[in-house]
Amino acid sequence: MDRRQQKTRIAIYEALTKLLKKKKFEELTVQDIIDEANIGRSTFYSHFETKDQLLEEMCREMFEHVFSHDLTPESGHDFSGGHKGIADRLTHVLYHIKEHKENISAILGGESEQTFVRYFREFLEDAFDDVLTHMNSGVPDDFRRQFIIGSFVETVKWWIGTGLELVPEEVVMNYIAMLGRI
Amino acid sequence: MDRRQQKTRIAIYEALTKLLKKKKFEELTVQDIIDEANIGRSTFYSHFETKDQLLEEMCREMFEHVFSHDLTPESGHDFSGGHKGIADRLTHVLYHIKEHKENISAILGGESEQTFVRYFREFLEDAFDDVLTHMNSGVPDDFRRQFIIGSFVETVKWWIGTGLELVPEEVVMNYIAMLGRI
DNA sequence: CATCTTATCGAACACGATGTTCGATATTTT
DNA sequence: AAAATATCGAACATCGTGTTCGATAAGATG
Repeated sequence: MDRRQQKTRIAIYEALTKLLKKKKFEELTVQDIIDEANIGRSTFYSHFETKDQLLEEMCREMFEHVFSHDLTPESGHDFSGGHKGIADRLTHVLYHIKEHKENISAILGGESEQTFVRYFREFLEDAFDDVLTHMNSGVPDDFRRQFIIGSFVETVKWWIGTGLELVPEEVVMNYIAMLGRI
Repeated sequence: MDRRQQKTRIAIYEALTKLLKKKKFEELTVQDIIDEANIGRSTFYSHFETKDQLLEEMCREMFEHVFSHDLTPESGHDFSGGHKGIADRLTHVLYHIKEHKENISAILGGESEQTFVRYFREFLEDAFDDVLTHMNSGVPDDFRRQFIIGSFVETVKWWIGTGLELVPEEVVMNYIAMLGRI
């Protein structure tokens, strides 16, 4: 990839990240972004078709960076009771979030949240597919999936809302405490 | 209120409800709405400042209609264990939703969901304030609130997603089954 | 280094949606 | 019947979007 392309792409991402700290995504104009990024109008449009596609791609790339590594169920873990293994992996996810606090909490907060949350759910469904299936608890399968994931997303939103005060372990403990059992 | 005002207001609401079945809210234009409602452009703007305000008010009015009655904790109920009273009241809420299935599922589904969900949460926080406070379960108060309400909203979204197949009692049973205990 | 390639620039443009204005008309209230 | 007010609708200004294109600059290639 041409260096110039990399440069502008980074400039756009950084501009958006910076602007998201002041304004909601929907309130931003393309003009705002290209001014902040200090690039030409047509350049922006040669990289992204629309403003929404920009957010979309930024979220996607962030998820790739943040969660690309080692989130498949690690071998040799305790899945017998289901408890310990899941807790560990959830904790792991939260640590990744904490590391990328800046980018993520910039996106969250507006309604751009939607896009982020969509990717987050997708990721969780994949990453925890194994523990979500094969697990009879007397409720419909799809409901259990949606409930467990939805309430975890809710937990993370709460955590971020508090400014990530608690350590991930505590957060997961709270989550599991509310869920009762997984 | 002048009859003419009532008429146009209803026409607008009905137009929006009808259009929401085909398109997402964000994809609708004011022109679409006033065409469907068969009113003049300036008339629309004499009723609502923006399209968003229309959605806002429609949600508000719907909530007033749907949940205005008898959702305060009824006297003489069993709140000792906490279980039965809450389950009954949640069931009650779901019945109200089912009655207004048409309007609500029209709003849900797009991103207009946001607005609806906001009102729904607000309502739940008020209606269940008593059971949400004074309830020590070893997790932070605000977390417990957000978790219980958030996961109930999630449950309702799932329910609506299935086309309201289950009866409210079953839905609440599932919800409580997942929560373990309240 | 010379040349080819490609990205950026930026002004200009067409387009679509928004929200306002105002005089004419129709309906309701009193 | 008269006064008040809501609707109509065309016209308008404004703003954001996304496109186009020739000129310029920067990078890739040999």
